Amino acid sequence: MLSSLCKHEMPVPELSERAQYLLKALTERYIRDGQPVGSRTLAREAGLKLSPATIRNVIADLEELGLVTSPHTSAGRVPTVQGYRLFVDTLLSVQPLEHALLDELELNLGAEADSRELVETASSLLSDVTRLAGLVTIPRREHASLQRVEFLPLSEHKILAILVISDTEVQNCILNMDRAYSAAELQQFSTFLNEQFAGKEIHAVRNTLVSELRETRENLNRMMATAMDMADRVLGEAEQGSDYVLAGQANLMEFNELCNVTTLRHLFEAFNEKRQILNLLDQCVESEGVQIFIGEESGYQMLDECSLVTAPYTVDGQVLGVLGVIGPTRMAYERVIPIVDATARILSAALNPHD
Amino acid sequence: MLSSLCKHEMPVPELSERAQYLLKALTERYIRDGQPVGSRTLAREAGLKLSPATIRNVIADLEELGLVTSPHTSAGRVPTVQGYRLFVDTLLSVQPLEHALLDELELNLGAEADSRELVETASSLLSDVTRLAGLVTIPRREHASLQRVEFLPLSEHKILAILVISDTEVQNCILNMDRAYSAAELQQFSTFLNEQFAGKEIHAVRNTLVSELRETRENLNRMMATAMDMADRVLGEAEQGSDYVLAGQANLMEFNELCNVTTLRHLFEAFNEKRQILNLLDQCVESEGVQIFIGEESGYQMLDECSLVTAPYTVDGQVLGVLGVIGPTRMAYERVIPIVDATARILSAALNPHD
DNA sequence: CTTTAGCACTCCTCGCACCCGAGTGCTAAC
DNA sequence: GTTAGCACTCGGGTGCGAGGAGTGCTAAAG
Repeated sequence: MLSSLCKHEMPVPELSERAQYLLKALTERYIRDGQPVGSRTLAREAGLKLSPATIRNVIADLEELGLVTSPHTSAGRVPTVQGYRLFVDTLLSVQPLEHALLDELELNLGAEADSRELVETASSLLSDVTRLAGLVTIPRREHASLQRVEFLPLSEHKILAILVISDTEVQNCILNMDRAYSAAELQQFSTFLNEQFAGKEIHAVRNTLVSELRETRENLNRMMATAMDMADRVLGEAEQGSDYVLAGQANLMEFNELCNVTTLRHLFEAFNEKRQILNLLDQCVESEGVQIFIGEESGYQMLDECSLVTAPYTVDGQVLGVLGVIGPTRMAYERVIPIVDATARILSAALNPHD
Repeated sequence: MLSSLCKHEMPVPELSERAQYLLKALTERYIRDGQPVGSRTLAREAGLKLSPATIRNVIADLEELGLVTSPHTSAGRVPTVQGYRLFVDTLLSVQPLEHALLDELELNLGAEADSRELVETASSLLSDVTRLAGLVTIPRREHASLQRVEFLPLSEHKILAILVISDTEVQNCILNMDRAYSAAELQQFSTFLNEQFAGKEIHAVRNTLVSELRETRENLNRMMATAMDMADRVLGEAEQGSDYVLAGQANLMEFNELCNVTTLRHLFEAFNEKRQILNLLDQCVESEGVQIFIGEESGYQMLDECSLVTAPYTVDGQVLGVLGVIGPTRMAYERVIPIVDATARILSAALNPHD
């Protein structure tokens, strides 16, 4: 399940049992109440029978290694990005999800709705349950397979193309043509295309079309050529439909560290400027299992103080998209991770054709 | 153009020429730099050759009338909601739009895109140009007329219904049926419906269907009954499609008075919780011309420190939806109003069928 | 009667000094 | 290796005072 948590490998320095334990305690404490945690607190917190002074020595080592840092001379310590990484990768003990929560997720994602709706529901659910901002990419059509194509005449030079991708997903687009086509002609086109390509992957269909068109245009009769040309345009539109859904941004404002208005501003600008976040999400598509980006690791400074926890969701083993949450670095990973994981699996199940 | 600015009538007390002028100057000044403005400043600002003392007397009257208020004893004055209202209704001199801006709007809303896209572009444009949050309701279909209907079989019990509303707008939905239908049957249904209802308003079609079904069910043959039933379900879906698009929320954070994180929080929660804002927008639909809600006037306390400037956009005289911006009460009305007005008109033009 | 000047008063803002507490690092003793 | 003790640092809160902006009132001037 957490197969790829350790993506950002680094020479993990050998840490004593104790040091690890203290880092874990420190991080958990910091996640809990957001205050830099000092040696005295830590001594009390961790069940260890050690004096603050001893703790200080260990913590000093951790600081040396860049795992924790203090905001100013006489404050407690706070995990650094590396600290979080280590914490998440090796120290974290994820809680199993309560049944109640699982049931809620399954209930809400159980209804037969179209896939777009399901995906949006998933985003809202994530945001509700985690109190962070939930986000989900909309299924990419590249890997979906084409069930059939239909063309309807709209007006003189406009044709409505309908792409049936699955029982629950349909897409249409309007084509502006250079001449008028009769209903009969259009019927021929779609019959032809359906015979040739029904059931194939959209991406493959498109490639075939392009190459066939280029290579053997002269060998095709006029009708086929037109049909393919039209299909090509439809598929082109269909492919660039990748986008994402975001819910519950307001939750982000509950966190002190994001209360800085300029930080929030950058964040919301990033949301409006979808490209950047999409890029990030794209990176998560390949890997399976939960992925975590901590702070600057994302490579986008606008997400500096945020972490991203994502998991891909699939149909028939094909990754359709990614879902997850975005929140302050200091989020309750042990809780968020299983939630994201479960949601991804339940959404996958809901999207799988079963009737 | 500004036909309905004076919606919130109130017994406007007779104000001397001078008092009006000073209220205008004060409001403009306050809008410019957000600081309470004092008598000295006002004396300099307003070209009048009056001493601060005189100004103070006049301002004291304005305060008496509830048009301005001072945040604390020895600060300058700030317009109240009533003050803004008066300002907007009777004192404001709207700037004509520069040609460059008009051109930009027309250029961006000129492309042939489908209506949904146009509407989203309008929202982004508004937000870009005004540096406020732009928002636009998605065209309501109730008043749109139906060009035709098509049904396609998807699988055993699923049918794809396609609603052609105009050359540029198509909507589809998937119907789960209780038995299988052949392509031929579906063809019959759509032919029947198209003959009966093509060109009628969706709303009207639906009403007709419902009443005919109820009254004369026994007189209809089975085929027609089924066809009507199906159409009813499609139209029902089509009608509830009202929603809105929002762009540029990040802009809101540029304003000091909204930097209060809790205020922002309420605002963003309102955006997520679409209903409230939709209600507000609905109120704007009936009236023609630019509408302005100032602060608490909206009736939603979450918009307390915000104003809403909206204008409906139309096709063939039918109001399709509303567009506008939301921003702090202290916004540059004289600039925003013509922009919203122009955008509404340009969007209307772009949506009007012309080919 | 309107306008103005003068003046006392209020209240916000800012800088300053201050102290307190939390926490550290170091050293020396256990 | 662990602990106690101690000096030191720094941030945050508090209290005080000066400065400034602005008001309201009154009385005199136009």
